[in-house]
Amino acid sequence: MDKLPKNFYQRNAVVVAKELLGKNLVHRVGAATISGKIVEVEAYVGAVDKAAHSYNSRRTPRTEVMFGPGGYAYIYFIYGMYYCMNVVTGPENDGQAVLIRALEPAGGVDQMAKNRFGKSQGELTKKQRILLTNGPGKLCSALGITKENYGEDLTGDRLYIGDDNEPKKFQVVSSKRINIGYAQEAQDYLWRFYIKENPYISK
DNA sequence: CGTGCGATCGTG
DNA sequence: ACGATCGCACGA
Repeated sequence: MDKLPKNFYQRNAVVVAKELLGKNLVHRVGAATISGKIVEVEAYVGAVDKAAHSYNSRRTPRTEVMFGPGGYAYIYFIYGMYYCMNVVTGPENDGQAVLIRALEPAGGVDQMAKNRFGKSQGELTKKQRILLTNGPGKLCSALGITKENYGEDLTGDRLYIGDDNEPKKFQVVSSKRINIGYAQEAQDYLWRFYIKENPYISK
């Protein structure tokens, strides 16, 4: 599986977001390798995007990595209990990123089941298998992604995205982004993308 | 230093 | 529909 290189990420967030669909997010932690196919993403295009944490070039310790070059992980803690993972995109100082919103489990499913429900893969109901990674907080929990991964180099060996080079035979659906009611006109932009009819799309 | 709230999720 | 739960961003 080819690891996506820096120049893949150092482009516009909307372009990168669409191309991330069908790619494999991989987290190596301890002896485990946990991975899933990216099936849903949202683009945050940077300082001009009212929905983005980097809006108006808001530079804080939290958003700092967004203003670096593309190809690094932006992890944030939300609602006092969940982590969400973004891929920083674009050139330096733009503040662009793509939020990973849902995965289809691929490798290390037993570890995912333990991380999410404290049980083994074999004990999962069919519904629970869907619930492993069908949301941005859930997938971080399943893959064991935390603030420890903040700023991590996505061309490294711990947290990266790979392309299996299989032909991509799916349709991409565009829609409004989720839960950004504070973003005024930006909430209507069609910057959420997902694989049509994939069962692991968030609700 | 005080406070209001969030790119969510699970339960009722 | 609502509560959990806490770090962050911002204003005083």
